[in-house]
Amino acid sequence: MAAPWAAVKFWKPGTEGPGINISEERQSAAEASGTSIIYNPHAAFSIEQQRQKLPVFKLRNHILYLVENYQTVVIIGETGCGKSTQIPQYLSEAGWTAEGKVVGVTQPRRVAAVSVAGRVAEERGAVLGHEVGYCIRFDDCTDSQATRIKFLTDGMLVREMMADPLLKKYSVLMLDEAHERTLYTDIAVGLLKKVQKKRGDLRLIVASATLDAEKFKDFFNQNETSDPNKDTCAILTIEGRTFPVDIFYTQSPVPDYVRYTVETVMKIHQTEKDGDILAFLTGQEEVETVVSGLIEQARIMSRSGMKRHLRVLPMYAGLPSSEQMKVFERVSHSVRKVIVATNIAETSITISGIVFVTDCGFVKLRAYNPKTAIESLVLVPVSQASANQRAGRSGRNRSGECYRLYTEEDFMKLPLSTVPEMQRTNLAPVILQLKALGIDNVLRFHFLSPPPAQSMVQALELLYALGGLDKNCRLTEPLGVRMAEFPLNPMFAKMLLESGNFGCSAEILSIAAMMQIQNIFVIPPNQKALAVREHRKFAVEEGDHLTMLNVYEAFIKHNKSSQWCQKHFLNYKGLVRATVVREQLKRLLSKFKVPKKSSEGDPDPILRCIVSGFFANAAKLHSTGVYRTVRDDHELHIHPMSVLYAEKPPQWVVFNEVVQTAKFYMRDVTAVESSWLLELAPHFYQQGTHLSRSTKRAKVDEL
DNA sequence: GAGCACTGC
Repeated sequence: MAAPWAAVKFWKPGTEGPGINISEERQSAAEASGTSIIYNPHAAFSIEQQRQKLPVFKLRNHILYLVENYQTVVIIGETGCGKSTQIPQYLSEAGWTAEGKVVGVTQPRRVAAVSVAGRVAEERGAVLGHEVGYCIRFDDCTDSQATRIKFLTDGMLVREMMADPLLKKYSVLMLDEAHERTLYTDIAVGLLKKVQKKRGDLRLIVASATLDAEKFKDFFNQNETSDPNKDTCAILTIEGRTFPVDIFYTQSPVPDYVRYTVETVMKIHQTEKDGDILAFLTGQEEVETVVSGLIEQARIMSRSGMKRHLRVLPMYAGLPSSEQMKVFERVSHSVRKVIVATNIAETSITISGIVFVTDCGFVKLRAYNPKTAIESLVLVPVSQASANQRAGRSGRNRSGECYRLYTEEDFMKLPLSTVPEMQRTNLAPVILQLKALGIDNVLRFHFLSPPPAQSMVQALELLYALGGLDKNCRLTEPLGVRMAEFPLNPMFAKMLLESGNFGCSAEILSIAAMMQIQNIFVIPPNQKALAVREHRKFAVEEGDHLTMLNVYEAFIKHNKSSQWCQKHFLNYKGLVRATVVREQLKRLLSKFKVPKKSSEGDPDPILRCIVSGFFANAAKLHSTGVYRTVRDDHELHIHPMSVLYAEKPPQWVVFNEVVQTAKFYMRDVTAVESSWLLELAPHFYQQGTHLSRSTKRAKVDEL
C-alpha cells in the first residue's frame, strides 16, 4: 500500500479538473470571495452598537410591519443573522408585550433555550427570570407577572397547551429552528394552525431554512383566493454573517469512509495552514476507530519530524461529560485540534475555530416500521440539507473547507431534506397528547407532513390495549387522561399508574426514571474489561429493569456520591438526572393518589407491574434459539448490552424497545411468566377485539 | 453469541 493519504483526491466543482492541490485551490477561492470582516460579538462596543451591527437590524421595521399585517411570517434567517436574540426584543419594543402579553420563542433543545435567554437578558440589562426568562422541563425560570420574553423548548409549549389550549398569554410566538422538523415542532405547528383560527390576534413567526419556507407558507396561508394581496402569510429572508465554504468532492466513490476520513484529515494536516478539523462519522465505534487511527498516524509523522502536533478528540453523546468538555478547550498555536464526532456536532453543539470539515455522507436515523410496530436505527445517506449544515460548521469564524467523502454526482442524488421525525416514529405518544389536547379525530389533524396511516392505526391500537382509549377512540377517564399527563411513553405511564395496585410504586418509580436516562453504564474504551466487571456487580437474573433498580438504590445508599459512580463506571450526571425525573413522576403519582408502597424486596409484584405496561412488547424463545414477538412472530435477539445476554436465555421476556443494527435487538429486557401476559393483558392476547388482529390470539393460545 | 444517531416532555 502507498502512503495512506496519497490515494485521496478531491476536486472542486466548477474548476478545470480533478486532483487539484488543496492549498492552491483554497487560495484561489479566497481571492474570488474577497476579504471579509470578522465579526466579534464581544468586541469593545456597547451592547446597543453590537445589536445594530447584526444583519437583522436593517430589517427591523420591515419585520415589525410584516408581523403587524400578516398572521404568520416565515423568516429565512441565515446563520449568524441574529434573529433569535433580536426579533423578540424588537417585538417587545414595539408594544407586543404590553398589557401583560408575552412573546414566546421556542427552541428544539434545552441548552439553546437557556443560552439564548441568557444572552437576551444580558442585552437588556435584565435579571434572567424577570423580564426575560426561559422554561424547560425541571427548570422554570420565569416570573408569571414580570416575564415578557419567554424562551422555551417546543415540547414545553405543547405541554402548556394542555393547561391553556389557546395560549392566551402570548401575543406572538416564534418557532425557531423549525426547519429541523423535530417531533414537537411539528406537533406545535399543527396545533398553532388550529389556534390561529380561533385567535386572529395571535401572531406566528416561523424561523426556517430556504428549502422549507414555501411549505410553511402554504401550510399557514389562509388565503383561498388567487389574489396575493389577501395572503395571511409572508416570507422574509435575512442574510447571515458567515464565511464562504469551499466544497470538495472525491473523484470516485470511496470504498471505506472510515479509512478515508483518517487519510483526509492527515492530508489536511500536512498541507493546510492553521485551523481545527471536524470529522463527521455515524457512530461511537467509527469515531473511536478513527481516533485511534489518527493518533497512530500522528505518532508516525512526529517521528519523521513533523513540527505541528495533532490533538485528536472524540465527541459523541455517550461520552462522559468530562471527556466531552475537552473539545471546547483551547490548544496552543502549535497544535491542531481534530474533533471526530457523530451527528451531535451537526446541530446540538457548536465548536468554534473549525476551519475544515470532513463528511462521510452517512447518518444513523430512527426509522419506524408501521407494519411490525418496530422502531429501528438505520444507517442512511445524509440529505443535502444535512450535508450543507455539516459543511457550514467550518465557516463560522473565517472561510472554511468541507471535504465530502463522496462524489458530486452522488451528492446530487441525495434527498433534499431529511424525512421529518413525525413520519419515522412510533406515534403512540403523539396521538395520546393530541387526544388530551382535544383533537378528537387525529386522522384528520392537519399535519405539516402527515405520518403513514398505518402508523396511526398501530398507535391507536396500542393505546386502546393499554386502556387509554375506548372503543370509539376517545380518551378514557381517568386512565387515558392521566396517562397523557406523564412526560413519558404511554407504556411507562400505564406501568406507573398500575404500580399502586401491585404494591410497588416505590420501585417502579425508580425503574421508570432510570429507563429515561441513556448511557448509565460508562465504558471507557481503554478500561473496557474493568468497567464490564464493575457493571456485572449490579446484574440480576431477572433482567435489566431490576438491574437498573439495583443501580439506583445503590446510588441513593451511597449518598449520590460522584466518586462512587466513578469507581463503578456509572454516569453520575445521568443518575442525578434520574433522581430529578423520579421526583417529577412521584409528584404525578401523588396527584393521582396512587398509594406509595414498596414490595419490600419481593421481585414478583414489580415484574408483573412491568408486564402491565409492556405486555405488547413480549417475546418467546423458540427452539431455534431466537426470540420471536408474541404479537406478530418477528425475529428478535437480546441486545449484547443486556444483562440477560450473558445469562441462560429465559423462555418469555418483555422489552422496552427494539434497535435494528445487524439484527433486531431488544433493549431493556426482563424475564416474565407467560401466564402473566394472559392474566394482565387478556384484551390484547385473548379476546381479539375489533382493533387487534386475530393472529395475536393464536400465538398465545398455542401455549 | 457481539454492539450502543440525537433530541424532548
